Amino acid sequence: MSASSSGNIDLIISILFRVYGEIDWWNAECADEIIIGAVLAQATRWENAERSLAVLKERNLCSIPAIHTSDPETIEAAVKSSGYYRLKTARLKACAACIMEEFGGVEALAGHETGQLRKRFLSVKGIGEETADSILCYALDRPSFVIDAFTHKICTCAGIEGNYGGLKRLFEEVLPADAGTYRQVHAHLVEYAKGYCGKRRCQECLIRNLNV
DNA sequence: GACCAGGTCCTTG
DNA sequence: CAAGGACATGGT
Repeated sequence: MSASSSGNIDLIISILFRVYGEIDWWNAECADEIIIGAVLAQATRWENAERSLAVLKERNLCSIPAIHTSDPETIEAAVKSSGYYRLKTARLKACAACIMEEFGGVEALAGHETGQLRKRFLSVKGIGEETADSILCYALDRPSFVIDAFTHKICTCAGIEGNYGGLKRLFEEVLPADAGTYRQVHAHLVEYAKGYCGKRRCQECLIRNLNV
């Protein structure tokens, strides 16, 4: 996972950028919506999470304070479509409780250091590495690279093995520490994986299939 | 009808 | 630590 992996990653990133250019992804109206979406999207198709977000908005529940003060039953009814709705309601409320009670609101998160926030998010039951990094990178504009199922898939195709921390480190070593860059690269990986990548391991399939 | 989706937690070996 | 089950709805 050292020199040659970094080279592969570098190549993949530059190829994807050439193919897709700048793409805008995960547009949300506010940080709250991204935090909520990050939990709802766990192990679920994005379209299903999106439907729940629409319902939450309709009912004025799409904010961290609203999640915090609403009854579980109210949230559950609104997020059914994203699956695991009881579990996710508990996770949303645990997350909202942490933000509201320990920090005093989403805006107050800005005053804390990225590593400290990550550590605190990870200690909330239901927030794992991917959700924590999604919140940091997408909602709070912090340079914390997100590794998701798509990224794992692409890396496997490219012959790069590694656990969450290993892959995260790899991308962060190769890229400038900039949240916007991390989001762009992550978006490219997802875009490509959605369109092509299968289950089998396929060394250098990226390069061949992208007609470089 | 089977199988999988932008995970995480808990329990076992 | 690695592996396997639980959580649940919606699309192919």
